[in-house]
Amino acid sequence: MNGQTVADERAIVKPMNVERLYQQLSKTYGYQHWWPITTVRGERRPSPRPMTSLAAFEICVGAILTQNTAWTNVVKALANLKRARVLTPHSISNLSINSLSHLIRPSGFFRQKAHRLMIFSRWLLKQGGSFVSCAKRAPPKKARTDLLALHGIGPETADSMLLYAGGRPTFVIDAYTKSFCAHYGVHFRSYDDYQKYFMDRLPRSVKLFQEYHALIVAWGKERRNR
DNA sequence: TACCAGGTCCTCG
DNA sequence: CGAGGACATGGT
Repeated sequence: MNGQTVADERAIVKPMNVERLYQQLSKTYGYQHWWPITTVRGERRPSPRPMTSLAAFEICVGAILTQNTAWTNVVKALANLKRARVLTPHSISNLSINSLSHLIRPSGFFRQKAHRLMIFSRWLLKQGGSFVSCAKRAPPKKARTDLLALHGIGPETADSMLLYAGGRPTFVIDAYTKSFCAHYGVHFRSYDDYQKYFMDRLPRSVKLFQEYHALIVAWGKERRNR
């Protein structure tokens, strides 16, 4: 027993083939341009290559704001922060919790998230202020552990930051990924088990991991709308 | 009108 | 450990 269980054997036509499914998703949905950066008007732009320190910070903030929240609401909150010119670790650190929570109000859970952003911003300043160099500097495992130690940053948020802002090859598991697996009869108990399943079956490529997760989200969203 | 959205933490058995 | 509840807004 390897921890993987099969919900209903009769429902499975073919076993889940992680690499083949990627090709299939890629062909169906095309390149996704993730993580999306937003303009002050809320327009969607691909994140810069190479990654800038400012864009990386925006991705990290977005990762916290999107916790159990529709992305359209996150865009409004990010636009507020940009309009107020406070989308930097330094500016956020100097805001009051009250004014910060007011700015991010549209993204929901605003009191919790204001604290989480404050904790993350102050931590990042202590690390030198640049998430990119911070993520590259530490050994891979340590970078993740350090993020998980921050209150309000769980495995998905940490992995999203590391993969999309830090350029680290770690696979992001979210609700869509679990339902994607469930669709092919694959089930696990923990986040780490899902992550290991994908990472054991794919080459360690940042671009591949970024795109695969984005494609799974595209798959999940399209499926919802049917 | 209810239900849901790119989670995380806390508490209780 | 694992289940259950709290956290909150905006769209359908």
